[in-house]
Amino acid sequence: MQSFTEENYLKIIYHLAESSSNVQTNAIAEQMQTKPASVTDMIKKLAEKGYVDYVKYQGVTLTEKGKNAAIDIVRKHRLWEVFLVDKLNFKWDEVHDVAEELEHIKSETLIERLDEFLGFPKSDPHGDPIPDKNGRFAKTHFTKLIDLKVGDGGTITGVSQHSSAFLKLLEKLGLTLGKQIKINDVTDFDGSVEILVADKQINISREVAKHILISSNGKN
Amino acid sequence: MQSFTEENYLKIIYHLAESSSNVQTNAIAEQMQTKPASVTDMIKKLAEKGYVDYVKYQGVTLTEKGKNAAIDIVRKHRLWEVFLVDKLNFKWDEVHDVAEELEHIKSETLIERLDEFLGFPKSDPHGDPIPDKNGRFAKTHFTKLIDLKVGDGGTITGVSQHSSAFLKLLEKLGLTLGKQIKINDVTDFDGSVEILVADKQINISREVAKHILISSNGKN
DNA sequence: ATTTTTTTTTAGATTTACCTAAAAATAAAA
DNA sequence: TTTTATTTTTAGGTAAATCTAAAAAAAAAT
Ligand SMILES: [Mn+2]
Ligand SMILES: [Mn+2]
Ligand SMILES: [Mn+2]
Ligand SMILES: [Mn+2]
Repeated sequence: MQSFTEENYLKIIYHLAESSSNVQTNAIAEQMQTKPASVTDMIKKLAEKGYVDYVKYQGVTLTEKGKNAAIDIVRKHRLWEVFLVDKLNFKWDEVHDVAEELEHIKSETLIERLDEFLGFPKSDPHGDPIPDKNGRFAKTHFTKLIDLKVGDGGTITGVSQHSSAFLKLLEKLGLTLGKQIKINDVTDFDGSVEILVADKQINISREVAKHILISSNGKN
Repeated sequence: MQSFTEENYLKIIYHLAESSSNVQTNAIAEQMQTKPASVTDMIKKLAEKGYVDYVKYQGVTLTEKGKNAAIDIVRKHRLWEVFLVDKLNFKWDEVHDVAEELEHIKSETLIERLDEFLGFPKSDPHGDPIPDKNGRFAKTHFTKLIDLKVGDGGTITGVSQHSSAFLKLLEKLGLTLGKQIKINDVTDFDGSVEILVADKQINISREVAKHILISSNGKN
């Protein structure tokens, strides 16, 4: 059984590994809001316990054991987020910090019952997939809104930024999960995107467009 | 804000204070499953922070601040227990350990929403009262079953022992909350009690009878 | 191929919550 | 009122997770 802190490290390493197979000390430090020296200490411990493979100065990769442990925490995190939104009427921008604590509650039974209570949801309030009890989940490959061409359309199915500020903005713009959108134009000058959503035309910055994930239903 | 450990100490001191105004170091150590020396350390810290009044060798009493903090944790513990039983179909003997962890999740909003979601319950699965958001709750004064006389009757409204073994036994005997009982006889030899419950006559030991709380509806 | 910059690791401390063993205070028994 | 037993505290130490400052390695720039 892992400590709170170990679990947080594992989860962060898992997420970082999605973009770079070898996860760097500094990257972990930044995510954990701690110092690289502390990360080195913890990395050694995780390697000791068989959660990561570690070569000095070369960063870490999760072992099978480490990956399973990480996925288990991700599963808990996302299930709790669904609970907070579906049952306790939290907004999608309010759930992260609380789920960050709830994910560490240690009870197999609890999480299986919760899963059942929620109706075995497949994705969390941000569109991220929820691993099943065996750690399996569909690898979703969405397109970033920014990568669509003029005329393309699709459904908003995820976000790649979970900050409250960003999520609140999307809420205000009506860019929530499930909404249909269509690219009307891309502004030459600043690369901002004109999109059509719910029959209204709005303009969003490149920065925003980068973090909206679309399940594309092809060109039009 | 208090640490996990501080919260557990406060809660235990609060419960111990129900039977003896001055709570002893050894008593705390026993409940916390730790050593008296460790308790002395923690007591000093809690006194430092203003949660307890402490006189060397004389044990501790909770300050107003300490009492409020303790009641807040009790509230969370009991609300989570209700959630586990009412929503996730846990048995009353399965909830304690999980609630012991859940009670430390820090979010005012979470607990208010949970309270609402559960319909503002007044008591937990063991009959213990749930403080409202201001820390107020009805002081319940039940009679121990063991103190009833032959012919007396009443409703089971609580237990003063939360061990899984005890609760499972009650479940098996059909002695669950809300059940009507009546004292038919007290055995001279061993003090065991003959009671009538759901039209069946059963015999329970003194030890069991001591921990069942009855809201007496008077003599027969 | 050097120099400079960035990344990572070590060395040495600190804090929190523990522990054991021994001393001190209090309470109970003789 | 001594003596004995119990309770509580001190003294000194450990393990986990952190920190700062400085050294070492690797990567990038010149
Ligand atoms: Mn976390
Ligand atoms: Mn999420
Ligand atoms: Mn607890
Ligand atoms: Mn309870």
